[in-house]
Amino acid sequence: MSSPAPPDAVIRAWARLERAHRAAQSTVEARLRKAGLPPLAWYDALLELERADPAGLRPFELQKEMLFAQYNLSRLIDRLEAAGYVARSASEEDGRGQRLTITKSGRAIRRRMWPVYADAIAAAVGSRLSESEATTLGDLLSRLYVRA
Amino acid sequence: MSSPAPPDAVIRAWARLERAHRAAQSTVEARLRKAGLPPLAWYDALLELERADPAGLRPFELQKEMLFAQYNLSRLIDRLEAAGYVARSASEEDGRGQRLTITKSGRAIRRRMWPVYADAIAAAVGSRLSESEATTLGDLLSRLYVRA
DNA sequence: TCCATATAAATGCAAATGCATCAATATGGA
DNA sequence: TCCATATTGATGCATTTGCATTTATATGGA
Repeated sequence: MSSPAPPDAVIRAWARLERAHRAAQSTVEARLRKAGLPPLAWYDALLELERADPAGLRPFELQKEMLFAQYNLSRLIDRLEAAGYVARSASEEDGRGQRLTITKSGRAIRRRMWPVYADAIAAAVGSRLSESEATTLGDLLSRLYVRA
Repeated sequence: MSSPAPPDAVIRAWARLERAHRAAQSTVEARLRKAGLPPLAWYDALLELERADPAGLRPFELQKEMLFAQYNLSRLIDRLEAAGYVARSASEEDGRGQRLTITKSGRAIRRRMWPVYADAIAAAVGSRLSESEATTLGDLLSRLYVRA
């Protein structure tokens, strides 16, 4: 059940995706940490919840949005809740489910993270690509995760 | 010391880099695991060592190649050595250092991983982009980690 | 209605990661 | 030569991740 070997260009793209991600990710995480702020994943989750307001999101929706593993998301929410940034409440449509909403202080911390995060993105990506290159890159990357 | 806000295209590229990487990575890791093979990082390290033969590599060289954190690499090597895939020996040029070489069974496992890995790359990337798109993607990604 | 199966979310336990720090050797002046 | 500083690599400890499984509820037939 083996497909033909992927072309070199494909293998190279994959390998570079790994490296580029590692480099950019570590830049961003390091800057957030140095500023005494929570990690990246917190920002992403909070942003999604803020966008989804006011009804909030079900965990499985957030999970699909973030492409996070279910058990990881479950624990990420634990931490966000413990920090007071997210509120869990029982879902009314589904007895198994919950509904997540961002709290006031969740909004506040997200806002506080943004300048540091934005700077880090600028350093990791903005300073290295033109705007049109960034657009091209984003378009190609999105093809790697939209349903095949 | 805050730069101007990064353009939307840059932010989008960053966000998509995260998601694309998560999607592709989890595809690849899942397939390797399902096949009862070691994780991705083992492959990458073994490949670098195989390419570097016969002198092998110093850990810090491998580290730079893989963009791995020093302590992570140190432990990755522990595991590779424990599995018998890599040999550590004292460096002759530098009393602090080591030299890493791939063993016969390291080569064997890498070879055994390749078909599964290649298939996974094909699924995660190859099936979604043309060859020339993959080239463009790879070129742009490499800009994100070569020394700024 | 009942049951088999699917889906939502949590969790126990093992493994990997991150952070800070350490020990050992190298190096480059004064 | 000596010492301050840098570099190589390992490690203790806390946190996070991954895997497998579990609990609870939903759903769609027979």
